Amino acid sequence: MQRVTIRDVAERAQVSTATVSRALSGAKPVSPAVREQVQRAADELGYAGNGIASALRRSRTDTVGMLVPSIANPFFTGLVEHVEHTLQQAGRQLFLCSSRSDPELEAQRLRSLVARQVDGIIISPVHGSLSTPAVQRAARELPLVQVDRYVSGVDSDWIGVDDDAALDLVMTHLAERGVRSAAFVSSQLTNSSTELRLAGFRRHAARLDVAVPAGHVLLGEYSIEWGRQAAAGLIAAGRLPDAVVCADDLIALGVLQACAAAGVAVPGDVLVTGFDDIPYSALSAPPLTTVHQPQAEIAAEAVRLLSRVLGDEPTAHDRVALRPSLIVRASTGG
Amino acid sequence: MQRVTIRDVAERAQVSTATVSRALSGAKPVSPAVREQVQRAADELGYAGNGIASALRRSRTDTVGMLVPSIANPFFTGLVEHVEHTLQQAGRQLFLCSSRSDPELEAQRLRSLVARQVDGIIISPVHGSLSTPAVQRAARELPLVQVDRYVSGVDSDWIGVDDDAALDLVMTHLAERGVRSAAFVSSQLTNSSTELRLAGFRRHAARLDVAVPAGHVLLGEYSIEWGRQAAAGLIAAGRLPDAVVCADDLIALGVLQACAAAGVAVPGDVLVTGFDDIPYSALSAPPLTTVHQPQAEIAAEAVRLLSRVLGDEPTAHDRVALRPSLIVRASTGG
DNA sequence: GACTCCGATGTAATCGATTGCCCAACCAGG
DNA sequence: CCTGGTTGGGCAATCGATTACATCGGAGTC
Repeated sequence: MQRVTIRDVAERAQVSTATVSRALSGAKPVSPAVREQVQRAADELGYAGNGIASALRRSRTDTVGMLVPSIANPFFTGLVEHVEHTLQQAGRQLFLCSSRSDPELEAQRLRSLVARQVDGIIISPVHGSLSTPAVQRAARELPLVQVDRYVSGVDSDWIGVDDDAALDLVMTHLAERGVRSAAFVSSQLTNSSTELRLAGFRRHAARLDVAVPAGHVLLGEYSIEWGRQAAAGLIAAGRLPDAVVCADDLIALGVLQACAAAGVAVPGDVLVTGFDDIPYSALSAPPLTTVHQPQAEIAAEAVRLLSRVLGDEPTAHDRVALRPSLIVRASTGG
Repeated sequence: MQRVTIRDVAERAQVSTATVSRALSGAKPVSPAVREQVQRAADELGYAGNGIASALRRSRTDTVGMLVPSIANPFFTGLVEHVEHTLQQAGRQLFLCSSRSDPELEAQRLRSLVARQVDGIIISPVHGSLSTPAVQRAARELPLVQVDRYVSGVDSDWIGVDDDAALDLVMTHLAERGVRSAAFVSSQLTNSSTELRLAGFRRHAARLDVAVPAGHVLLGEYSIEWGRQAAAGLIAAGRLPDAVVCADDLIALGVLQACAAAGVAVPGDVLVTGFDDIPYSALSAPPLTTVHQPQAEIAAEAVRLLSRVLGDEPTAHDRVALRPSLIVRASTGG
């Protein structure tokens, strides 16, 4: 099955390949008669064009690469959906990759995106420091925007929420509910979100006079399973604080599950909060109080920042921190 | 910022571009000394290669395209994760696209994948008939495997679960629990899964003497929101059957939420079942009885079928229906 | 010692579309 | 009828890597 090339179309339409190219792309004026003729020939042959050849010549692909730590996490898929939607309106495509929380895989994917000549990259880096070299190298080759998480020491735009402000909202809310002690469950301190959220947790806990007992900062990974284990550990040790603050909703869902399994009442015995406001956080038992991330805005801003760089103008790089909001549900007493 | 080409490397290593290509790809033997030299030159220059040019010449990209109706649905993201993992082990990459349940967008994405010269396509088509032309055209151009859903009239492999067997499991289980009437909530009858599941529902309901009152087959879309609306409708009309059978877990989660909101007890007043066994189905209140789909196997088989076609051998096309299993949880009485 | 054969390397064609450059035709104004 | 300007369209170079074919030197064989 020989693929149809522009040459075949040209032959059938009795014109040169140059004319075919111009007629189909509309880059330069072509007489209506010829355009019609070319169009017909292309249709009859089922000409699809060769994006690879075109990309090589034009050295652009109209494609943006996006690299996220996990596509099993609804927060990221939500972000991806919005980014894709936004790009589509600009006539661009999205090339999505997952680094599966592995810096090495991430580096490989980045190289691959660069080799594939995507026009730009939107990335949420896996690791605060291990990801740096690969991200830096990629950023030197082409426009790159970081979302949600970021690595230090790379000169690029970033867009996400203000983690400190988010933890302020959470802790203030908990303090108002009478919380005097709290635990924090998160992933290993391997990325900016985790660090900033923990820092915010500590800072605002101290400010509001909420105790953080030793051993009450538990670091694992962003997953339901880890939340379950962490909470099970606290419960088994009989050291449950007034509240468990989680660095994302998956962890919080795991915590809720562990509580249910152990007969610990939420919010009766302990309050629980999440972070991200994924769709499932409203469906848990009890529904989860969480920090809402404005995904649509993050996505739109990421694309905007990227296009700004694409349209050259080497402006100074921005760090945009959006204001988060708190969604209060039953897990903190409604 | 001029990108480094193979020519630059060749010049610096004092060899021809042919030798550089061979040294780096290892396609043909190169003396160790020269290989070393080339490698060093490449490293020093930070040579990354141009995948586009390479793809054009070799007319293969080592990339497989995957097109799913939605990346917000955990069932599909689970599938994608497994496919990506499997491909990665074979040294291939995944190019993921979402058709957002829109046949037109789907056709566009398919064209784009073909133009990008992916080596093969794994697709779960949006619509049973509207998707046909585009899928057919793509299947003529390159290897294509359908997963989960399929369109009629296209000559290609398919891999998924046996929907009839699944509904057999569900309905038999419900009948054993004493269910005498049931409703079915699904998406519009626009794809094979929906059709087969509904058909299975009716068939096994009849067989087991479970009544399906008029107006108790509700068709909307695969989303939490639709499940909520559908259930709210049934409740408001005071026509709640013994059980509500849902065509996927998202719908079922919505149904559970509507029941909770209306004070309808599950499984006390009504039993609810889902389909897919997404991670969140275990976390709902109550946890959901659902049909487990063997995602890893589906993914592995899809990749296997695709590679079979890639390695030419134009065998007859397969339709592989895996056996589903039932996960019984509290929503049907534990 | 002459002849093969083979491995390593270079030369140049090639993949398919785009585009700079140039030419021919046509138009309007003088 | 001539000239300057405009426009449609062809020729061929080009993007960067791969690879068929040619070449060359040296090892092995009788």
